[in-house]
Amino acid sequence: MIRPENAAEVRQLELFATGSETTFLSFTETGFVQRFPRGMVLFRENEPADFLHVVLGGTVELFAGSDKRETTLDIVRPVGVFILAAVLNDEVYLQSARTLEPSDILMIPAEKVRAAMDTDPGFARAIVMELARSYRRTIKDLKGMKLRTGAERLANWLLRADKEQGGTGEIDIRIEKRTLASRLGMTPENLSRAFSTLRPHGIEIDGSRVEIVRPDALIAFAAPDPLVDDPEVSPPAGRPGR
Amino acid sequence: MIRPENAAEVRQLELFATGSETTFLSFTETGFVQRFPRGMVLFRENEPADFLHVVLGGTVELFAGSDKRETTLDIVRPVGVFILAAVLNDEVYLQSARTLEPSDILMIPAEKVRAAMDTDPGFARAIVMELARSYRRTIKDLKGMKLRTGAERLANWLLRADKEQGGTGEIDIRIEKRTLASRLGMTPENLSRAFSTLRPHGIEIDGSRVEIVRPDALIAFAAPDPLVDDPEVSPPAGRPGR
DNA sequence: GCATGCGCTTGATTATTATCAAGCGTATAA
DNA sequence: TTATACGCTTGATAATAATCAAGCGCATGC
Repeated sequence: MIRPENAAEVRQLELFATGSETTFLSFTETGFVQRFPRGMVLFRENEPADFLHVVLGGTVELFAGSDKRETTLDIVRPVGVFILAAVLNDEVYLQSARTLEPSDILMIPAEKVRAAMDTDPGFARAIVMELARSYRRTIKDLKGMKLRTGAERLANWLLRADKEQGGTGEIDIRIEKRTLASRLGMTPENLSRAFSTLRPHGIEIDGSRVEIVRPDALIAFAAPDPLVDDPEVSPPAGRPGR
Repeated sequence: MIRPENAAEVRQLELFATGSETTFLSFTETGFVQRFPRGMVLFRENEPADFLHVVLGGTVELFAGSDKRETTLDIVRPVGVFILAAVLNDEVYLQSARTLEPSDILMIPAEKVRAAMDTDPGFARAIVMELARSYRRTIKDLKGMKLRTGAERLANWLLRADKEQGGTGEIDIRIEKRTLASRLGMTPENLSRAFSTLRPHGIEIDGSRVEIVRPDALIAFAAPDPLVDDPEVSPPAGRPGR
């Protein structure tokens, strides 16, 4: 059901790398890739979790809340899995998902994932690692929300984005600013003001491009903390020695 | 190493119920129960996660941050497991832990947990479920923080506490108010004011006791949302049909 | 008893964030 | 081109939360 070039790519994903060939086959045979236009809602919170989703191309926003109040919980880019937890314990989604640009999404039936977890120890182990990572990422987000102001969250987001984009000091905000605002837990108006706040702390803004002109100043303001800001890394192949 | 009456109790814990006898033996033989006085710090964030912790008696607070800014991330009561995720991928703790009253803590060496996960599929499955639950709980917390005001979080906390304590409308706040404030993401001063705010919405406060005198009024103010406020339940024994 | 400490509350002030309202600039379509 | 829409920004104001300061009440210990 899924194309060979996609299959190879998905197989690289850590979640699928250590499972058996049988497991992977059950996914490629029953899963399917679908291309969605920008702005399409893939599912809504409170719906039963019928599929595990994998972003092969494009960008997906996970959000939650009613019309009145809505917040972005995560932005998922290739190659990334989302809503694994809801799939595993056969629950409803806690988050809604929409595409931020045209996106290719691999959808794997939830029951196949649950079955594979029970029959394939290698896959079960990969699931544990992926879940532990997601959990720790969310704890970090929660710490950031509870311990920092909006401008501080933005400053640390910029430092992180710079690292992800090569550390050149030239950052391209690849999502709409209002989405970034929601991701950081503030209104679009306040994001604008937060950027202004950061100007004296070593950044220059031009539309969707941000330049870190004095990294030391920005770092001093942001006071990054590895236990909040460092990305959750995949565990090393072997056990790290201590 | 651990006393028989404790062993039986721990075996009941869902995390340990479906594992093999061998797995459980490896835990009871190498794990140990220790009694800590009130206010004792069990570990600090950024330390390597050497033990999986189980609260057998007492209360444990998970918190994070520096001296200047600190926040409570969770309160764990018997019988509850904590910091499973850090143990699994052999990482440092993202949270610190301290006892809020004299507490009995079972500590299981991290390497035993990781070894059991690799050899015991039943235990691996239980770990997956426990992790998925923790993750979804944290997502709910994050949604609450981003979407609600302090008074709303308090109102929903009261509704939840009432349910947990039998639904009599008589709630006993079993922790210090300043800890509750931190758990809800506000200062102690603001918690006091949040209680005052709720008085016209159907509650009466007397020290550490809160009475919900007009449940409908409190519910109207709180606007509880199952996708934020309902506790994460253990999945039913079989697969829920749909 | 009396003093002390400490958690809690309340008031005053400040900081932070949201809301409401306008206007600017760019992209898109007629 | 012109009109329109929309994202973004800025200003003014309001809501929410934190900080600083004082005092109250209760427990503990002398």
